[in-house]
Amino acid sequence: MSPGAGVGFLISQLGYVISGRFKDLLAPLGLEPRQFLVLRHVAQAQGSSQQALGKALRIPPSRMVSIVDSLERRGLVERRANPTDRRARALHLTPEGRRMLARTFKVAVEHERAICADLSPAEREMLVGMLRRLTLARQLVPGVHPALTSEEAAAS
Amino acid sequence: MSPGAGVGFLISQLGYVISGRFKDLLAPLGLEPRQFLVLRHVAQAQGSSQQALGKALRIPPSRMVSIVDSLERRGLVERRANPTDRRARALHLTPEGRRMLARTFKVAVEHERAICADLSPAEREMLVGMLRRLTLARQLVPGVHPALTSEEAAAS
DNA sequence: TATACATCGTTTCAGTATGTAACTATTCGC
DNA sequence: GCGAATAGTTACATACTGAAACGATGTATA
Repeated sequence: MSPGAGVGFLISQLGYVISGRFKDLLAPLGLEPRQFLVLRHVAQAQGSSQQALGKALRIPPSRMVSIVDSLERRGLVERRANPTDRRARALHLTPEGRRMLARTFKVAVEHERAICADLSPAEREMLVGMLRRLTLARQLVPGVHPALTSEEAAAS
Repeated sequence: MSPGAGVGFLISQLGYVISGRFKDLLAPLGLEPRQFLVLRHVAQAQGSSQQALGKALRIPPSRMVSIVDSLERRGLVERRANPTDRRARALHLTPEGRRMLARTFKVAVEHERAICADLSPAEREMLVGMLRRLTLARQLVPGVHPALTSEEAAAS
């Protein structure tokens, strides 16, 4: 079989373009994909420490610092004091952060719509089903894009 | 819709892992993905100059130098003199390069087999068909993985 | 033919992104 | 209390990348 025709190559090639396109869609909001990833997880687990978040997302502590820095500078996230541990910072979404997250979801929905524009709803569902079977077989963490996280810790 | 459930995210996530896996499969052969890309295209267009190849693959000239350097050092590719233009180098596959390419194709086939292990042949065909119909798929250069090439020149 | 300009391959360089290893402040186990 | 472990931060060393400069060669033009 000619390379470029297989499922593997197609998915890999498409994935690169799709994530690049999402990055472009996020750019007008002043958000990078990694910032979006962290913002979303802060919303899901308010009050988490930076390293707890970093562990879940496989982002090393030193990188988390600058990501949270940028989110805080933009007023989307707050570093509050943790009442029980003065070393840790409790991360919280600000109202502005919540609004931003809502905007990103709209972007994501539009992105998805554009990608699947040529597919019927039934086809789309079938596609999702097959892709999901492929992901399950590969032990991926749902909702966490490995390109934005660290290579290591895969052995854990 | 929750992020992580969409076609876009699934493909992007899968694509990253799949290309990473291919890189790992290539590693025992002492070949990196970009070297493989160039090697394959040298085979398809023997005698090309470096920049002609670079233009097709969207790899800037300065990068092409080190890629061809490494391929030549390993004895897979030759820089011959171009009889009609002494500036250009005519790239040719060596017999060893040809053997290497055959080995990489075996790797690619095995990779594809592993990916589609859970899919019936009919499903696999349907999957390929749908992937090809995704809107973003239309802008892709067949057989050229954009992650290995330059960002620019997209406007051309 | 002489001259200006374009092209090929190469080298140099500066910007960016990354993880590791120190470092301080704090907490926990004993 | 005292040593070890942990949270966040900073400093640093490394790798990757493309733009730009460069010499050699080719092409067009007068």
